[in-house]
Amino acid sequence: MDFTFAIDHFDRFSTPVLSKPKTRSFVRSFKPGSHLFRKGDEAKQVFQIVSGVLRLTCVTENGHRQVIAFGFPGDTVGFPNGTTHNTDCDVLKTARVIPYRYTAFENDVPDSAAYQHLMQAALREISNMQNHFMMVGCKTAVARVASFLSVLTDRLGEPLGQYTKVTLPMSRSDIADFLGLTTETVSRTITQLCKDKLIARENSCALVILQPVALLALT
Amino acid sequence: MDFTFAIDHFDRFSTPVLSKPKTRSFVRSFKPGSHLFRKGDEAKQVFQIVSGVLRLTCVTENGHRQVIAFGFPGDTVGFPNGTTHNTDCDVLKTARVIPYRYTAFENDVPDSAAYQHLMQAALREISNMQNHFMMVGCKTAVARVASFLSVLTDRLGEPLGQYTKVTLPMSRSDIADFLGLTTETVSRTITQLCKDKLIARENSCALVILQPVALLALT
DNA sequence: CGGGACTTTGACACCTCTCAACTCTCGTGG
DNA sequence: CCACGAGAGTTGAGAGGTGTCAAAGTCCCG
Repeated sequence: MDFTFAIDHFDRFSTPVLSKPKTRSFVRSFKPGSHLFRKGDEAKQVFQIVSGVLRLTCVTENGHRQVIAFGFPGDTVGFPNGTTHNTDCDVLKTARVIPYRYTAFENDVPDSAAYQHLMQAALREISNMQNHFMMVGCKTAVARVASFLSVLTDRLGEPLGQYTKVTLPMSRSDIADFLGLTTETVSRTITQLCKDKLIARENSCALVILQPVALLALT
Repeated sequence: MDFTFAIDHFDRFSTPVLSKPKTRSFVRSFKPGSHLFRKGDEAKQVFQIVSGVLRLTCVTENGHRQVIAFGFPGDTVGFPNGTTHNTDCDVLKTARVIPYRYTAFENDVPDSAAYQHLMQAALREISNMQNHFMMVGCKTAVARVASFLSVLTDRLGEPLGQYTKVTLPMSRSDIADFLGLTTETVSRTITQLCKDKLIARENSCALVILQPVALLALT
């Protein structure tokens, strides 16, 4: 009944977020479309994202898909529910990740730094999800999309002149399933934001944030 | 920029979930309406809920309130974002909780069991939140309310003859802010479920689940 | 050039939000 | 003991927003 999943220590110790190991032996690369793990898989490791974008999804028996989270550089994904993963995790944009393996609890002294690292990653994950709730808690589509774009601006924004450019690594369908909307509504909302001059469309996946504060104010 | 919040060890060690300490000195009791912590408070401890119900809320600057989670017996709440809490936590139903205090990192050997306990609580929290996403990801009000009631049946249900009775510890407004709906829609939806004979109303806060499987199927 | 997947746009029905009135419960005070 | 008022919950009517279905447009790649 009470699962006894034990998190003992990392394989590697004291690896600060975004550090670059001298050797690349511990960094694995995944191409778009590939899976890091699937729902039901035994949870053996978590992944710290160095670069790229991941997607965590959950599908119910009746076919409804929910995008639980996107994984951006700096995030750590793969925290299990008990001994198995309860989401699928696949790659949207070629990702380099550092896997940290769980090992069975063996009564040896664990490494504090590794624990802290793992715990902090879990706390960040919780914090991200709370942020996600604030998005889907918004009752209008513009508010949800606006707050989503605001987050993406912070996480993926690249300077472009005086503005910030965001290249969306995910499809409209992904955004819709993340925000609890339909693809049509997401598309219409983005069009509306363009008409209002809050953002501009370079192409379907490249947006320029013209008025970040006004965008955030819609939330 | 990068917060260095350190979680070192619990004050108390090896307290399994739902264990009953010989002395009650470590169990604190909170009355309805009181706060365990508020947004912005320094995060010094997490709380394992022995009995009662808690509510975690987040209010934006524009006045919109989001209920992030409800805390039921067995849950642990209070995981911080960095060094401070990013939600308010108050009591809906008289709660007995076991506080676990964080202490600053001091290079001494941490207790593995305590770490595991804390980490497992965090993983449970993540799992609960993923569950929450499946609810609010539902596009119709009936689906959201139905899945919400299903969860409550599991967590708070009491047998009543051949059926299960659920006494809602939270207001309609809380449910609405949890599911991203309005109080009116929640009320109407519950009325609809009653008409469909899936549930029955004993009074405004006591429901009887007549057809749990049919209820879950609406999700 | 052509096919396929994704995105955008349009029209319409339905659902949910908004505003409002009413009911119910409960505690207070006459 | 009853009247009253406050707060929460329920119900109703109407407007607006979002889902659904359909079609056209765009982009990429063979």
